[in-house]
Amino acid sequence: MRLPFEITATDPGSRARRGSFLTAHGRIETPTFMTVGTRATVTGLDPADLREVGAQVLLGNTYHLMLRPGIEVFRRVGGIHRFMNWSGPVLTDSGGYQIFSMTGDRTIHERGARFRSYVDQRMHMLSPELSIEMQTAIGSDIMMVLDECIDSTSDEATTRAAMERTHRWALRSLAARTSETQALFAIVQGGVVPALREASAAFLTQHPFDGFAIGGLAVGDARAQREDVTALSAELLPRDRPRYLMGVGTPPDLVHAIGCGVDMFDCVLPTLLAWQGTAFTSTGRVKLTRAECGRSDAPLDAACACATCKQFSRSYLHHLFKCGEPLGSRLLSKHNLHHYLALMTDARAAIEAGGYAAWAKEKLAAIDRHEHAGGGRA
RNA sequence: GGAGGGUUGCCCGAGCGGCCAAAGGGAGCAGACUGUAAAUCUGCCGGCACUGCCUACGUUGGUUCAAAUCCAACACCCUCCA
Repeated sequence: MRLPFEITATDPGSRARRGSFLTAHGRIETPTFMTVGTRATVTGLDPADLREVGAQVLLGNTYHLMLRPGIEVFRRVGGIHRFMNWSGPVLTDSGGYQIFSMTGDRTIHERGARFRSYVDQRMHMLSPELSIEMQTAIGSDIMMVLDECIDSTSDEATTRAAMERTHRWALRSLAARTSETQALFAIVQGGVVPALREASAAFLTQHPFDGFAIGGLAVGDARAQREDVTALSAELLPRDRPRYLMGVGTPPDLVHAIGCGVDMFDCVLPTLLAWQGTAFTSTGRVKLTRAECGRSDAPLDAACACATCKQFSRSYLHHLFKCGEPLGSRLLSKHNLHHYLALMTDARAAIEAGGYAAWAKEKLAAIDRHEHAGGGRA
């Protein structure tokens, strides 16, 4: 179709296909070959339309055009719930953690994070606005603001700068939000410096976020530091909105954080460890790949009610891992998730019964006993 | 019957006179993993009385100061020709 405006690439991508965008004017094809990150001069286009094509202002009338095949897939299928046939809640992360963990060819600017994709080797720019646009298209129930996550051992000046940038990005995320049905959570940063955590919570809670996350933990900090920061941050966040501890953690981490008032968690640990053959049990971690498990006809965890524990022996699980059979990882993942969910169920019951503090104390003591008895960390 | 190629540590596989207890994989043993670049990563991996010695590169013998490496015979395997 005829373009209502002109796009002239100033550095067209050599290996790119012809750009295609969905705009207020329908689908358009760009006249030149462009790839993600191609800078182009756009004339005759209203700023409102620019947002539609996912372009971002660089300087004057030069724009950063984004090809967004992923976003278009979600728009076409009508969101993640329909896509994966899941009616339960879905939370999407912003990509802030990936910026932190994928340290390769990456630079962080005020505008966003510029990084090279390990998938197609192309440079991408992830801004707060683009992250919100993508999460909106995905259709998650809870969206997270793009934040700058840094190592807990960073010096105070670096920690403060990342926190302040996180605040600016949080406001931009709020402004970029278009969905009224999807919640948006802000993320408290500030490393392990109490004064910074206080400043971060004070700043973010002045704005209309639906919930607040505590970010930047379990990234180099010791358990005691993590517990102190969690307690302090949770205390400073409004009780009438969800408090979410991001990326944490181990069972003892969760038991402690719940006591601090934290409502939500997410963590790779149960599935990541399961993937590598480590199970969480009522008597500590068990590494199924160990030779001794190959000689045990006992269930993984006699005290566990999950399907894996009810049906299979440790020696069978050991065998699956030694053979490289993916079923082993699946069975262990289901078990570990069951273990975590059971822990949450017990915690909820203790809270409802009004005896959480006593329950948590006993739980942590039991975990400690198992560690000392050689049962492995919990 | 003739011609050629091969036999290396648990397995595969480099090495082709000294720097070789022998590269690299795999297996085995152990460890790590906290908003998932993760069926990933790290360490150990002949024995011992361990800055050294012993046993090892199909078998036996030989050449050499020195052999997994060169020579001979033997055993087994493979390919091609009859």
